Amino acid sequence: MSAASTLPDPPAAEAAVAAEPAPAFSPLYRQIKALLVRGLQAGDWLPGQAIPSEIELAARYRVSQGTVRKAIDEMAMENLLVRRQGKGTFVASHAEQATQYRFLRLMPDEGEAAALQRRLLDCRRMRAPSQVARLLDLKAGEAAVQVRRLLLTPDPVSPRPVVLDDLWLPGTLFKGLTAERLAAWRGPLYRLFEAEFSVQTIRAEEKIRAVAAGPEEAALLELPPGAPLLSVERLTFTYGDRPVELRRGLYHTAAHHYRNELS
Amino acid sequence: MSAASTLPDPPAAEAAVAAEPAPAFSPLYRQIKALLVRGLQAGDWLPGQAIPSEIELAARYRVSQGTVRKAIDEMAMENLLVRRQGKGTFVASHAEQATQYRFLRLMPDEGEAAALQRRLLDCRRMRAPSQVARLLDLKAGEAAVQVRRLLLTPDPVSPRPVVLDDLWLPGTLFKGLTAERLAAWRGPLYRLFEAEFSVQTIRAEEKIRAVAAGPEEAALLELPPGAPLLSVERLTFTYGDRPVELRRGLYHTAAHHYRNELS
DNA sequence: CAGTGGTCTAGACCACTAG
DNA sequence: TAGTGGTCTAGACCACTGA
Repeated sequence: MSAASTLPDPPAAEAAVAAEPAPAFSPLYRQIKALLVRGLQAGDWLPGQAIPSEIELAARYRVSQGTVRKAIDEMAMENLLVRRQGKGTFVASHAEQATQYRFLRLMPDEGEAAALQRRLLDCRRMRAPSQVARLLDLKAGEAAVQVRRLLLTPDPVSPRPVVLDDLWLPGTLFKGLTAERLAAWRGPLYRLFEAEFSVQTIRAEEKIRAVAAGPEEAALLELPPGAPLLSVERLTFTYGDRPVELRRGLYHTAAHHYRNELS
Repeated sequence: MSAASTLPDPPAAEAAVAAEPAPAFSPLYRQIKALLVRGLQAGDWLPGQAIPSEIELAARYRVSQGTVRKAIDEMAMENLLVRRQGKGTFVASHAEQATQYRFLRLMPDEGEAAALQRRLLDCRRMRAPSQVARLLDLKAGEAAVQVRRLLLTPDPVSPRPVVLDDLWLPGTLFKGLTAERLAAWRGPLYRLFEAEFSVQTIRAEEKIRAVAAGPEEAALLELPPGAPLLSVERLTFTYGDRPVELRRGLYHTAAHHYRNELS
């Protein structure tokens, strides 16, 4: 099969996926990749489940195993799939016990990263403010869920607040989300998203700045007003670069820091 | 050739590179990669120069082109090499005009990222303080170079300071670095490192927090004391994970933010 | 045009997992 | 032992660059 030929099985697959100005030439393995991504979006295989073996995919798409392998390699690198030698290739999941934090990069200055306590402060449905609607790709006035919560150091005697999170979620995606359900949930929020609402988080963009604590924020974080806080505004995306969460965290960084790796 | 066999050409190559607890089985392409990394460290090919073609490397190491390819693929992914179809594979360089900023993630809230003005405040040689020495892997009391400088918005009428940088550099690596030489340099510091001192920066680790501006810092940044600032402590590494720079930046984030991508 | 990296194939064998 | 992903090979052809 020539490299420039398109796949016979599902027609017009390439055109449907292409969006950039000039792909012009799409290698076979990228077409395979696009098909697999569509399968993930469509829910053909759920998080934690195995996708078909390389050999089977090769037969299904009428390409060599090496071509399928290259498609899967790229997806594994993007954390969409996880390869396990001898077992198979699995849809990446963050609903497992191992994954404690998905995107939180906060580390204690001393010692190991310990799990933080969660305290729900608020959860209400409302119409999305215009700025929130714009970032979450909602229509003006569409429903949204607002959540406010605290993360605290696990000290059993006097837990100290470290993070104040404000979240905005699209109402249509998170239909049955109520304060009761949230309060009952034990575990990371992103695990709730995946397990209860089938919302898989793929990547996120953050804008970080230093701000002075306002009176309300200071009270909640048990700090004097004006104390310097790390403001982390995060936009989280699912398959196809669709935004599914807007979160603004205020981090108290006296005994913690935000860790980042650059290359 | 079996996958478990070692390379014939430079003997004991694998053992010399291995450092982790139990590699136990090193695929051929990783051995090739290790050899190439050693070549980079040794300066066999300088930044911007081309390394030998895949075919030549395959012949030299007596492996197939595909095996060399996989080694180079990994190194390209780690930004050690850059592939250019039709031309060759080149040692990654940050001394080119295109690369404006190496690790600075600061973006203006509105508009495009414009080049910032640089203003040198201080540059002196001294014995490294113990904490600096520890982070830079220096012996106690070893020579170090301290640099302090400002970055300012390019506004020609009234440039406003945005970043206050404090750097510590190992004295042995930066032998001829003086205030005069620094003041005369036009361009990013990391480009100076590479062009004048053959120090290639590969990756960096950052610890980020929010702090209140001290009196001296506030004056330099033209802010009221106590203003919230982003403190970015950066350790920069060269080949072989050797630290070559400790930098503490204070960012004024009223009209700028630190941009980060998570996945 | 020759030389480079990029894609694709077919087949062999190795390493790992689980029944 | 069968089935999975992981490595390696040899060879063909494509896409891009520059002389």
